[in-house]
Amino acid sequence: MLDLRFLRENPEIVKQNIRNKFQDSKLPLVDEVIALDEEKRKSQQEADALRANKNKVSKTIGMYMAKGMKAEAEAAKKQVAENSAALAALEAKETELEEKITKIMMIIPNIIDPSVPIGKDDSENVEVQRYGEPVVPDFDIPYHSEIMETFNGLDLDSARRVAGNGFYYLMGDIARLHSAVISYARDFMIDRGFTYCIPPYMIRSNVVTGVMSFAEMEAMMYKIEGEDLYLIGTSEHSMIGKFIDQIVEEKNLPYTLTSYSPCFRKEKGAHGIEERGVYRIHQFEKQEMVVVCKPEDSMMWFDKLWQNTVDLFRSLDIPVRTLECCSGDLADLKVKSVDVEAWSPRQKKYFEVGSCSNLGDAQARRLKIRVKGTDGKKYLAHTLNNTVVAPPRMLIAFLENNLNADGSVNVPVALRPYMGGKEKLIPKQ
RNA sequence: GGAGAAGUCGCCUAGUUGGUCGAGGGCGCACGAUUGGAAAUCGUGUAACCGGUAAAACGGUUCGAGAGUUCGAAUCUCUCCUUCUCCGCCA
Repeated sequence: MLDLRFLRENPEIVKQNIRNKFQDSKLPLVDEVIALDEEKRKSQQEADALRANKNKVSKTIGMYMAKGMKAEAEAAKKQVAENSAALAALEAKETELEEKITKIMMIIPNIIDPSVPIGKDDSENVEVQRYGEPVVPDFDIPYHSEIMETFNGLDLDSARRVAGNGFYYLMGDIARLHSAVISYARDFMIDRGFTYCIPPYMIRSNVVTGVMSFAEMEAMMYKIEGEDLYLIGTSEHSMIGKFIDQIVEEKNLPYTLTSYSPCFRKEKGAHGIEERGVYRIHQFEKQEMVVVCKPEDSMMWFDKLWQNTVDLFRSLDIPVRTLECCSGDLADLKVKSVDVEAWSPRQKKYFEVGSCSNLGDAQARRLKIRVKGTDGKKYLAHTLNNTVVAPPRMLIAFLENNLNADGSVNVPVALRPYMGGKEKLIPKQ
């Protein structure tokens, strides 16, 4: 969400930004919102004047009553009553205009960083970095669910009976691997100075509407029946929600948090053939990082954040690349974003395992996350978030890249302490 | 889940027969005076948001949130949220 004042003063910048994102149909919204804003300010001024008058006259009524001047008091009451209809009309107009304005402001995209490559869609995303050899071994790599099954590690049939499609039982070594990855990722981030958090897994509706758009909410969030509660789709929801309406002290910045939570998603919409198994599911677990910082520091943190994910995958012997979202593929709220992709030797391509975003002050403006500077001045914080790991999807990359010809799976050194010291997992069948 | 009490400006607190209360006092904080420096003392200032202005002045909104009664609500009514105490129930 942009600052309305900024838009008012820089309509051309906002329009060019819309063009850069290939959303030309939104161009008329800029002038529309400027006109609405002018109208709103005008009616606010009128209404304020009426309210000021009402307040003044009401006070004189008190004085008259105290002195027992009944007739004068009644006359003043009549005077207020005369204005009340006009005031009510203006107030209705004010709220209506305000609603229209916010609705549009929610749709107008955030100004992208100058460094973001211009492009129409994800086909024009730009690779910024690549680590590790994308090896294709000389034996066939089975589909990830089949690899898991050789360890008796996955039971989708029972999951379907118990909860339906999109759920899973992880068993034995695979389940242990899942927990090991999460624990390792947690400690990895703690070692890098992040504060470990376990947030609420359910949040109220006002937090939901604060952290996401209505469309996102419909497509993602599970509602608890009979309660004003939703299951979180990512710990970002409760972690950012933590700061809603807060004024934080500048000396406490930056907040560098790493949170664990299960994530619940409806995943409404079409699923492709590559999304069988545990790639796209209704429930998964995620170690996340969230940063709330000063505006001037957000780009520095952005680079650090995605680098953390790259380093973690590297430490598990998984080749990765970083792909920058071009202007057209960048979500409206984001200033800049990269996807971290892991190598799939089976598909012979990279696939998304994490996404790192700098929201600038857009999220903070929506949620009123402010910083009180050491000079007493207040300003909006910048917010960022990034995936550390999200198994079981992450396990796909892990299993494919550490698989041996004999079906065994190497346990990278870093993970061994979390796997009872095992160097290798041996298939059960 | 049941019963009771309460939620005021960073913190503590005054304010309930509705009327100069957006709000008094204390602490804290900031600045200034005093001091060789500090403590203590004294003085001044100290909520957020919107509009307005070159900047001010000024106007509006907000006393947990929302709605209502009223010319007027921190004060009355309703709903919700939160906290505390007691009981119940659990991990």
